Amino acid sequence: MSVVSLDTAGGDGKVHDQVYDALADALIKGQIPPLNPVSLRTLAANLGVSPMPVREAVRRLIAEKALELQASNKRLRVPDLTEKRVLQLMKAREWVEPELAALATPRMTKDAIRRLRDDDAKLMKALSSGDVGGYMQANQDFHFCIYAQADADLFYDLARTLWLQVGPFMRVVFGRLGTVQLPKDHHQDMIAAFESGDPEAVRVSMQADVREGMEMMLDVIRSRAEPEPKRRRAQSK
Amino acid sequence: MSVVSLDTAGGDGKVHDQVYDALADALIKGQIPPLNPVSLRTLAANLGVSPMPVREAVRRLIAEKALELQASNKRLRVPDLTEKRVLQLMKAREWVEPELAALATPRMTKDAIRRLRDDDAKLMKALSSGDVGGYMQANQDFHFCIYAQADADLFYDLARTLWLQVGPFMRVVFGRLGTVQLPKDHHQDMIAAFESGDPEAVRVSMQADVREGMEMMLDVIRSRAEPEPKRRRAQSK
DNA sequence: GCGCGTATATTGTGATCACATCGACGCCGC
DNA sequence: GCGGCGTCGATGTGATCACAATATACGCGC
Repeated sequence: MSVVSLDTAGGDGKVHDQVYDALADALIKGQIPPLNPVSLRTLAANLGVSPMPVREAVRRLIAEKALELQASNKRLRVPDLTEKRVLQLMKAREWVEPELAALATPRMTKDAIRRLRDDDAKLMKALSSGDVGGYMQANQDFHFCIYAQADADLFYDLARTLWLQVGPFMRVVFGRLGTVQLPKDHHQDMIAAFESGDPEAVRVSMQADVREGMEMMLDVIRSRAEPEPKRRRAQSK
Repeated sequence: MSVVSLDTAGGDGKVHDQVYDALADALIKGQIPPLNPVSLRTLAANLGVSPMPVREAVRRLIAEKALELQASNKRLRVPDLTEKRVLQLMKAREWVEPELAALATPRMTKDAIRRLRDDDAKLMKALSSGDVGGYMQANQDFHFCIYAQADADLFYDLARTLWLQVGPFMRVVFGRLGTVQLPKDHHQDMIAAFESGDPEAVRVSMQADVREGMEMMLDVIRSRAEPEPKRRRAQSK
C-alpha cells in the first residue's frame, strides 16, 4: 500500500487533478522522503489509473519543483535540498508568509480564529504525544487557514509551492531531532495579534515562526554535510 | 504562420521542452494577447509535432499561471489580468527582482556590465524608433542578464514565472500608450550602482524600475474598467 | 428575416501502443 | 571466487485512437 491514494469523492474532478492533489498532499506532509524514486507506471498502478493522468500531475509537480527529473538518469524522484536552496526557500517564505498573514489580519473572522485555536491545540497534543504526522498536519492547517483568509490567490499558491518543496524535508528534520525540542512556536502571539487586529505584530510573529523552523532545517542540512565520512557497506535495515 | 516556432537546433532536447520554450518565449514577449484562445491540436499542427508534447508543455504553463483552463468552458486561453492580480504581481516583482539584483551585485563581471550597456542601447534605439517588439526583447535581456548573475535559481525561476504572467499584458499597455511616453527607466542608475558595487543602490533602482512599469500597467487596467460601456457590433478588423 | 434546434466540428481527457535508453540481474569465462 | 558482458525489465517519451462535452454552423419553421 502506497502513501498516496485518490479522494474517491464523486467522480466530478478531472482525474489528473485528483492525482495531483494526492501526490501534493503526500509531499507536503513529508510522506515521501527526499531522493525517493517515483515512477509513472508504479504510481498509476497504485492509484488504479492509467499512466496518462499521472504524467500530467507529475509534469505540474516538476514545474513547481516538488519533483525532479534527473537529466542523465532520466529517473523521476523527490529533489534533495542543498544549503543554497534552503536559504532561498527561507528568504522566500520569510517574505510571502508574513505578507499573507498581514493581508489576512483585517479579514480574520471569529470563526477562523476559533479554528486557529483548535489547530494549535491539536498541534500541542500531537507534539506531546510525539505524533510527527499529526504535528505536521496541524501546523499546515494552522498556517493555511490564515493564508486562505488573505484573499491573495497568487501569494497563496506561492506559499503552497514553497511548502511543497520543504515538506519532504520536514520529516527528515523530525527524524533527526524528534518532536521533543521543537520550537516554542509563535502561534499564541500570532493569535493574540490577530485578535487585536495588528498586522505588523502578526507579521513579526509569522516571520519568527517561519525563520526558526527553517533555521532548524538549515542546521540539519549543514550537520549532514560531513559527518558521514565513508560508511562503506554499512547500509541500514 | 503562427507566432510560435520550434528551435530546430539539434534534436537533443526533449520535444515538450522545446514546445515549452517556444510558448514561453511567445508569451513573455507579449506575442499572444490575453484572452487569446489556444488549442492543443492547433499548436501541435503549427509546430509540426503530435498533440502529446504540447499537452505537457501546456500543463506546465498552466501550473505557472501563464495559461488557464476555463472551468466551465474547458477551453484553453491566455489569462486576463484583474487589478487585484496586477497588485499581487507588482508586490511580488518588487520583492524578488530587487533581491535578485542585490544578490547579483558582487558577482557582476565586466563582461556582464558590458552586455547591460549593450542591451540598454538597443532598448533606447527601439524606443526611439517605436519598435515595441525590440523594446520588450531588449528590456527582457537587460533584466535577465542581471538575474542570471545572482546564482539563485529559485528566485530566477520565480522572476521568470512573473514575467510570463505580465508579458501578454505589456503589449496591451504599449498598444494603449505607445512607446512614446514610456518611462525614464532606471537602467543608467542601476549600471552605475553595479559598477560601484553598491547592492542597496542597485536594489532601489530596480525597485523603482519595476514599480513604475507595473504602475503603468495598473493604470491601463483601471482605465479599461468602465470606459467601454456597450460598444455593440463594433468589432474591429 | 429572424429565432431556435439539430448536426457537425473541435476541444480537452484518458487509454493503449511503440520505441529508445538505462539499470539490474545473472551467466559465462577466467 | 570474481570480474566483465549480455540479456531482460523498467523507465520516460511520443504517437495514435477513442470518447464525452461543448462551441459553432447550418437549416428548418415561423
